[in-house]
Amino acid sequence: MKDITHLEHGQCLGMIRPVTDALDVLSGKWKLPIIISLTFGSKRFSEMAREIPKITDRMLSKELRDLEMNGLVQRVVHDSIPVVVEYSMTEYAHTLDNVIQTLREWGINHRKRYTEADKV
Amino acid sequence: MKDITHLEHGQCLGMIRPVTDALDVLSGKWKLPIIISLTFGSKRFSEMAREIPKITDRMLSKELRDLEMNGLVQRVVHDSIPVVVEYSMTEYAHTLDNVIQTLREWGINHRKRYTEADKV
DNA sequence: TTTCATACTATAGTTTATGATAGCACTATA
DNA sequence: TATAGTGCTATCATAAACTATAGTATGAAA
Repeated sequence: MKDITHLEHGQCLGMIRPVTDALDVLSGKWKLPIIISLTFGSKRFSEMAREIPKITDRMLSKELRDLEMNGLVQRVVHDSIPVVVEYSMTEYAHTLDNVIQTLREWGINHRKRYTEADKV
Repeated sequence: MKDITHLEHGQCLGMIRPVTDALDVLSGKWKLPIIISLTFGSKRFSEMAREIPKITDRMLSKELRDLEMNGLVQRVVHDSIPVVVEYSMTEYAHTLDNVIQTLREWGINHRKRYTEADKV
């Protein structure tokens, strides 16, 4: 016996899961800012700490580890003195380019919408 | 005196802000699941509560209010007995279609990547 | 009169995310 | 010997997000 409600429900779950999978990797206050800052080239820890407003060492360290585990960030230690650690986006991270681009466009639009609404 | 570091920094901030603007609207455990469930048609409160796994009444209520304030969800009260409240996506919410689509594609890919990695 | 369905809301508590502050190990330079 | 720069980590505190449980109001039906 076919029950459209259940079919639709399954379909709905099938859409939700990948989206939440994606958000799990990207969520939180800092992950996308970190990735975006690396789209402009590889950086050292202290450079990023300076460049990303208000981030603490603790969060930067933690999130970089997360991103590394998800294959989005590469960490290279140069045994210079003092030791320099270079972070960069992986090739895989560039599969996020579309995601970031659409989010960015939507964000710009949304802000415009509400700024214009204020004027009315 | 031109300082490339500062230019790049500004550029970087200019990318970050719209993305975080977007994520502010969409973040949290429930907002996208709610929107996605409404892409399959308008729903009543209790229908959504049943359809979205594990959501509590409190969160559903709260998030629907948030989404309504952001112009993404429309709420219509039918004065039948008992009272029925119908929720639906606004036209504006459909500007999220691309965002959801790219997130979804990325999520599917990411899961595939890690499932395949397990096999190796 | 009790129960059921509608759509919520209130209160309290737990869990997770983030912040503030400090300190470590290394070595060069003053 | 003291200080400074590198890249962190540890501890504790706070804030934000979420959960659990119960209760509200309406009116119909049993």
